[in-house]
Amino acid sequence: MTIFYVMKNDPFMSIGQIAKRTGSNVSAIRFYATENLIPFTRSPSGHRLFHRSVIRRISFILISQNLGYSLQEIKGALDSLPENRTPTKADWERLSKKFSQDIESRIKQLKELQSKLSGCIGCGCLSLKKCELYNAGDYISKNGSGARFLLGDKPDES
Amino acid sequence: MTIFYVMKNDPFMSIGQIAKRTGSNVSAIRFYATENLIPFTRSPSGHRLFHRSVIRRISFILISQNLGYSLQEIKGALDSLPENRTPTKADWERLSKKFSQDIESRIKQLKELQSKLSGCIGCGCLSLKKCELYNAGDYISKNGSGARFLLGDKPDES
DNA sequence: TTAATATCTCAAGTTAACTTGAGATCAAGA
DNA sequence: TCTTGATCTCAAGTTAACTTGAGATATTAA
Repeated sequence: MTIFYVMKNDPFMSIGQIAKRTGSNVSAIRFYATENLIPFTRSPSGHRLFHRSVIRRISFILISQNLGYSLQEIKGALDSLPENRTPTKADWERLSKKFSQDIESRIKQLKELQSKLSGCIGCGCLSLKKCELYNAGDYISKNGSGARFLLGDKPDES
Repeated sequence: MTIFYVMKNDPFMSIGQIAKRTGSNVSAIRFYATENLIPFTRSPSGHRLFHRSVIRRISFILISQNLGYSLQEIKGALDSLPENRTPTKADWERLSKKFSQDIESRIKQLKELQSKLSGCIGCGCLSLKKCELYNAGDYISKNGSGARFLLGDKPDES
């Protein structure tokens, strides 16, 4: 009588189903689960059971990863979303504040690089000496641990 | 008589100087050099000598890494820039085309995420069922090898 | 019922991008 | 000259984010 956890329309899914729905490997889902990025319970026989809402959680993980966030950062963000109560405004503000600032500065950086690039294409750019991209200046990139000082060289005989 | 490669105003710099100017570790510069991301010659005694233009090359590397490109991709881009002649318009177009498209789609993704986020903060968002970010749909993220299908779940009892 | 899938655990392997360490040589300042 | 401090090579270690493999149990389809 396993109908208790296998009944139709119940919200629990197997690890394989979750994997298929998110386009991930089973091993990756297992990894996220053991790293406490996604909640799960167990069937009587020991198989993992996931609520379908973890699909969205995984989506959030994959999107954020694609934007360059580490699993630790993502876990931090997800942790601020309560599993057992609906999120409050404060929950969301906490989740989004850091992300929002980050996103803004990323967009800014990308736009700068973009305009340097298109300027380059348009200008016919026959010399590195004059190239805007190559000579792009005043950059400080943060990279996890501490700032790096870039493009400190003067544009002359390159 | 080492004046030949140590003379004042000559454009060659030691690995330590390059490291300092780019804010990187000596070991990282050595790594880039052995991976052929930056050109160098040797002093008679075997020490690496870098032209100051590699500072800009390294800047390009660090910026691109910050945007999520791998060293292999970056090497591909840098390889299209000739070391011994000034780049032609075609060189630049090759270099920038892929980057440019990439950047555009990244900006687009970030803007979407951004608007979802700010919508969330503004809306008071007391339920996951109504949350725009949590329910953000129709995403396909590319991740190196193959597409992933995201957020395929319907927003109901999460 | 039986064969094929799917899961499980636990340990070890993988790739990228470096870093660290050992042991040796080189260069620069007092 | 002597002694730090910079470099060198080569091998091995490190972290993140998974993947792979072995050996065992569960579930499903025919």
